[in-house]
Amino acid sequence: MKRGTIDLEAVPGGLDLAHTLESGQTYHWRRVDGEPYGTRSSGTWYETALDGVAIQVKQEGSQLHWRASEPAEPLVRDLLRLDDDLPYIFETFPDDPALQAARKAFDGMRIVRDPVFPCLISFICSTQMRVRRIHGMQLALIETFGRRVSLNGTTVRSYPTPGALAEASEAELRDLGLGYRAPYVRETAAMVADGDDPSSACELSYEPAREELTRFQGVGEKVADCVLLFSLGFLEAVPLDTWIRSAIEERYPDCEKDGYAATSRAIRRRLGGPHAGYAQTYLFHYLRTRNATSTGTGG
DNA sequence: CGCCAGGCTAGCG
DNA sequence: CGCTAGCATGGC
Repeated sequence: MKRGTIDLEAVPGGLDLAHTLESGQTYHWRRVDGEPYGTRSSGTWYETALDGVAIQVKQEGSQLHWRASEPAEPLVRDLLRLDDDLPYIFETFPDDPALQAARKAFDGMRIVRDPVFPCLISFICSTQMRVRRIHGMQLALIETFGRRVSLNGTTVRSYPTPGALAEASEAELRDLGLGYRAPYVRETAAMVADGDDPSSACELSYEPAREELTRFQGVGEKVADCVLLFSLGFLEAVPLDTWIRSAIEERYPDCEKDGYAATSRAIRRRLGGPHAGYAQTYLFHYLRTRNATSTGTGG
C-alpha cells in the first residue's frame, strides 16, 4: 500500500472534501463509515477504485490523507482539481445574494474531474431521479459488475468497465432499480466498448462538444453538459436541470430564452462566462440542500 | 393517494 | 425542424 498527505495550505482556496464528493457531481465514491450520501460529516474516509487502482481519501483540517494500491498523489490532485484557483474563480461569480451565500456556505468545494465512463453512465442514470438514489444506483452497479481490487487488507470494487455493462442483461440492470434507463446504459456501454470514445469531444469547442455527446443513448443536452463539466473540463458548461431552471425563473428571468441552447448562452454569460459551471454547481448545491433537515456540517 | 426527482426518446405534425 | 406522451421507481 502507498500513502501520503497533501498540504492544503498550498492549494489556492483550500478544499472541502465532503461537499466536493457529496454535492451531486460524482457518484462512484463510497463513504467507508456507512453514513448515507449527503450527510457530509467531516473526517470520514471515502474510497473508490478506477481502472484497477484503489484509492481512499480523508480530510483532516488542512491535510488531505490518501492511501492507494499504487502511488496516486497526481491522480488524487487530478480527480479533485486541486489546481483550480478558487479565489480567482470566486471573483468571476456575479454579485448575487444566493450565489454569495452559496460561496460562503461551501467554501472549498471543487468541481471534480471524473473518469469519463463512470460520469457518463452516472448521469444517464440521473434523469428524473434524486441525488441520493443516483448514488445508490452507481454503488449497486459497482457491487454487481465491478472487479475487486485489494487495498490494505480490504477489498474495494472498481467501477464497471464498458464491456461489463454492455454484457449485462436489461433485466439485471432493471433489478438494480435503473428502470427505463437500463437499455440506455446497456447501449451506451456497448458503444464505448466498441471503441466510441466520449472524451473525443474534448477536441471540439464547447457547443459542438455538447452536441457530439448526444450521440450516446440516454444523453441529451443536459446530461451532456454534466459530462462536459464534471469529467471533460469544460468549466463553462451550465447543466440546465429542474433546480437551475426554477432559479432562472425566479432570479434571472431575463435569461429565460426559447430553447436549451439560447437559455444556456444567456445564463452562462450571467454566471461569469468561462467558469459559469462553478457558479452553477455552488448554486445547485445551495438550492437543493438549504431546506433539507441538516444534520451535517454545512448548509 | 398525488407529486416530484440533476430528462430522454420516439413518434407525431 | 419543434412539440409532447410515455417512461420506472422511491420518498414524502
